[in-house]
Amino acid sequence: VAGREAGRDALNPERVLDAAMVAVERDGVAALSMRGLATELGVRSPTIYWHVGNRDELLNRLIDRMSDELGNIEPTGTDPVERIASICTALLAETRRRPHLVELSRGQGRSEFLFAKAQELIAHELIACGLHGAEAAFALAAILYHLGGFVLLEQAVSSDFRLRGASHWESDEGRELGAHLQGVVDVDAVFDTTLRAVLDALLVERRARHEVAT
Amino acid sequence: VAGREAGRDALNPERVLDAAMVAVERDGVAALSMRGLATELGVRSPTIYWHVGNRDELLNRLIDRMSDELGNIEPTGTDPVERIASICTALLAETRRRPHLVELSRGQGRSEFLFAKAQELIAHELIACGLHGAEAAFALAAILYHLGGFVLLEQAVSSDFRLRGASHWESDEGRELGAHLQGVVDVDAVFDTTLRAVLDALLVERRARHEVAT
DNA sequence: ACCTGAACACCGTTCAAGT
DNA sequence: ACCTGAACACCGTTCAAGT
Repeated sequence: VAGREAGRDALNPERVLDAAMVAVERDGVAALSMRGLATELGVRSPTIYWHVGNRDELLNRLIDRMSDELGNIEPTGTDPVERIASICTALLAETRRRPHLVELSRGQGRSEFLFAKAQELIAHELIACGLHGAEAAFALAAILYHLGGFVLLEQAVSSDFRLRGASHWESDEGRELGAHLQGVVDVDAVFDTTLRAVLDALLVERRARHEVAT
Repeated sequence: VAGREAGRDALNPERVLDAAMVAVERDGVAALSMRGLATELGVRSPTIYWHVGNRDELLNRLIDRMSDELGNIEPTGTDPVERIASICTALLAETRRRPHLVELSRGQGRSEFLFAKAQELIAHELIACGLHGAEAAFALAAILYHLGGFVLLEQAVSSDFRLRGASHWESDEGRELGAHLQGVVDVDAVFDTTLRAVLDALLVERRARHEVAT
């Protein structure tokens, strides 16, 4: 039709999403307003509604777009346990690179969405480990809960999060611990240690039991 | 002064907090408005500001009050590992009982606040385990991250959270796993298993190494 | 098909003014 | 000391009307 080539610089959903993405990355999700977005695009707010529905839809489309741009995760290593660990570490790194995607997903009640890709990859490795059915589902849930919890907590606590010693730890031991807590905790080491512990319990120990049995 | 006994049914910060708490428990944090609160108290909105400052202050006071009402956690068991596990399980139960406290704390950037009590108790047990200084601080961080992550994730994912199998899992194994994922995952079992794994790695294995060395 | 003006029903917050 | 009216500067959203 004639409208197809007319107004090649017309606004479209993609350009709205572009602007929304820039705005969110600059000022955060809470500061994104339909009116502000319209102004930024040189248009009145009803126009935004015409193109992307409403704010809720806009945010959901933003999530879809942002997660499309998520780097593809490539498991490394030969041992399945090693490969699962690498998937988790890679996803943690990805989410750190895109804090607004985490914020958006959470706000829209779509947090589980963040882990869809990792879920597939981990499931594949679990099967390679020889897990089946309910046992594999349980292991998958455990790993995803551990990973997801870490991602959310890291974002939830203030960035200058310090574990603070309680003032009424009276003993010498307490004071010593308090002093160490004032220092920076190596969050990556915490993640690695606890992840290994979970994987060990779910996979390695199971494998050892299996070998003894046969 | 004379004002002290006059107007015994006058509004005060406590009554404002009472009403706010009821409103939050009924409709959630997002639905709490200063104007609505005023109406509920038979007063105009500036009055609310006079008593509690502003919305931010109101929410922070709400957090303080709600966490005052948090049940005291009593570690059970004789083994320190058992006692730490009981602390974590108890705190998880408490947070489940007060989802709005979790929501509020998160929204105000005070999530770490939720775990203050547990932190003290766990630190005490860690010292009883013979941990010191940096090692104790690390273990404490690991346990709190695990616990905190679980609490936040549980609240973040939709309540009817199911791990869904990807549609393109082509193998029989994949389809079998997918079928099991459709079922309900026993979240409590996941929590228990992963918690034990973390505690084992941090405490039990260390203890074993210690015994071998001496 | 695409855009606007104008309106509705909300917000948080301030402040001079009342008693 | 406690409360209100009125206002400011925002929201998300809808809808008839324009081109």
